[in-house]
Amino acid sequence: MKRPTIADIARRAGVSKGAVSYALNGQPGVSDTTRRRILAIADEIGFSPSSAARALSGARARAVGLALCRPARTLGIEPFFMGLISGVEAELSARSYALTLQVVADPDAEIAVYRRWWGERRVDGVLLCDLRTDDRRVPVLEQLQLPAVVVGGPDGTGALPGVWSDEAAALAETVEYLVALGHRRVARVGGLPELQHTRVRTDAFRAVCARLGLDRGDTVTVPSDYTGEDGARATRRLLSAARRPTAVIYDNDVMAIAGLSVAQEMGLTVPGDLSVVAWDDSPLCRLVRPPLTALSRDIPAYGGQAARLLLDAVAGVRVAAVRTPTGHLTPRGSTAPPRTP
Amino acid sequence: MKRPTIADIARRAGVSKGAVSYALNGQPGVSDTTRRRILAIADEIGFSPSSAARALSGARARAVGLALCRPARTLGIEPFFMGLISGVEAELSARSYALTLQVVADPDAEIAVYRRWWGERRVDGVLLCDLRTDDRRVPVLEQLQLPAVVVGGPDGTGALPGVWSDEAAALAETVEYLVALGHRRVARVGGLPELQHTRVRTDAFRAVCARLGLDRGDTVTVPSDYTGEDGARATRRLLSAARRPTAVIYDNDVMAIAGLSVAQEMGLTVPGDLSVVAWDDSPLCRLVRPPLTALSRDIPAYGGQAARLLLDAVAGVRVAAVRTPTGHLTPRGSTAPPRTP
DNA sequence: CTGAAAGCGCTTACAG
DNA sequence: CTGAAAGCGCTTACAG
Repeated sequence: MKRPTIADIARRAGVSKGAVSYALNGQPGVSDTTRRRILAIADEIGFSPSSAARALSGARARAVGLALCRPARTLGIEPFFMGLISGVEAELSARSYALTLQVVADPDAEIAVYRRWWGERRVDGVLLCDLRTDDRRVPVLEQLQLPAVVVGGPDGTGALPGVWSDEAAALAETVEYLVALGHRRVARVGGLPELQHTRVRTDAFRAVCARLGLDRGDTVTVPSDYTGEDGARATRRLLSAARRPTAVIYDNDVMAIAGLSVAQEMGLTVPGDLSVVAWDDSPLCRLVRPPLTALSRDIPAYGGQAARLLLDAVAGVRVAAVRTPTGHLTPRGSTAPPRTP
Repeated sequence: MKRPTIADIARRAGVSKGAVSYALNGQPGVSDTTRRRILAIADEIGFSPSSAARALSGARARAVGLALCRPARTLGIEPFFMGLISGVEAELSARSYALTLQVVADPDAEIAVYRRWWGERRVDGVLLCDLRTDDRRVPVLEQLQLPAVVVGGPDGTGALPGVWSDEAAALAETVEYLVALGHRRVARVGGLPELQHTRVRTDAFRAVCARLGLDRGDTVTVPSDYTGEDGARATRRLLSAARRPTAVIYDNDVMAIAGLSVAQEMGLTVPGDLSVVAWDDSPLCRLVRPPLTALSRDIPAYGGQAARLLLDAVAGVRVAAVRTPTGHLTPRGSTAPPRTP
């Protein structure tokens, strides 16, 4: 099939190509009757403007990029990214923007992708995920002047706007809840230490534990790579210690589920012998027994907010960081007062 | 920053733009020394050809499209799609192709997306997932002559090539294994009935049960929408029946995990009172207790194969359907001989 | 309000 | 082996 162009429409409408372009883009310069006639013809022949031609003549590419730099095995099972993507998508398709996705192996490859996208004019802007401490991607994007929004923040984003939530507050709420239940030995299986939000959570954890008078040796954070195996390993280590924790907070849902299994395997009952908290919440947390107490956020809404901010930045609006609602604790069956042995 | 163009390179190299283009694309028409000089300059100034200009001058857009039409809540938690995407990605980025992703609400929206992509020349081809019975998307893609590869088949793909595996054989292996363990009452929680592969599996299930002499009333398939809730509901119904099954095969991992929880909740032990099999396998299956016996396939490899086939089709190669390795059963702790009450 | 024209940055016949 | 030129399908000043 031959693809229709504005020349086809112009011919059928008996006007110039310029007039068609104005009519299609809602610009002034055509009479209302002409505009309606042109739109009707475009609709009839199923016209969509060539994104290449459009992009080439200085307009936008109408696509934004998302490069994901986590090992594939993590990506596949963590519901977080798919939730984020579906939220981003919903916002983008409403404005008929495309999402260009690329999975990369490491930050250097990711930087190369940004440079390439920029040179190719393939995307109008990018969403930056998994912000790191001293993130080398930030200055590159600033220098390229490629519109970008960080999914995270508010610190460490340089001049880029971030969409963030108060993770320290969410963590404090969690620890306070556990302490109110009577826990004094609370451990944490954290995410990748080089990620900014891991650091925020770890610092907040230390601070709130100190504030509540918990013993520093009883409130450790074990790093992990987010995989179930690593979560299991960390849990085994924690539960084998002489003074084992009575509650563990996991930095993702998959590790929390792995930790639950390990505890049960070691003959501990949840929540009797061990309380378990997952961050973030996901349908998986409701599937296991007992269902997991979790920190819930509306992740698609979070992605939607990021997309909206990015589209504003692309449109040339000066955007500032946006704070989204703080995650809240959803208590389920995996947390209870510790059983005193 | 100003983006470099071939004109910049031509000026610095003292040649015409045409020569630069030939050199960059490995075409004959430039001497080896000139080519090397041009490539060195391109590299030095960090040149990437404008994808828009390239696409406009008749070359490829160097992007393929993937429209996903499952409700967002399912997408988020099933590891299948992320596994598929990471496999597709690996193949695409090796040839510096981009992946354009779009989440759609229903098949009509998906068809509209294909028409738009085609009109926009935004993608060179598409990957069609979740093939349906009498799939209306197939004739549309054929008519548009948009290169397309079906992730599925081999039936129902029309003239489009499919990448498929022998699901009937995999299902037969599973049922034979369960029967060999001594099971006679085997139920199945199937996927969406309108999907082609659900139908293939359901037909194969009926056939192998008949062949092995199992009672038809003892070997039912209950449809589902792939969510954990639906899997739980179906399991509850199956296990409440007078003659309850001693083994259940689930059409995805999430439902299998939900089913496991329901069984345990109802006081049944797995695998003593009930054997559980998941399809496909995923890291989640190894996280729960007992770990789930599952039908394993290399899903990233499957996606990679589909991407390769599509790129061939885009390049104008006449491609035929490709059969990938049949999934194999990975026995774990969730299956055992039935305990006779 | 409308038309003719230049230009975006490539690719690719077509001459030399 | 190399250069000059047309053309892809739009957008957008610039004249009428």
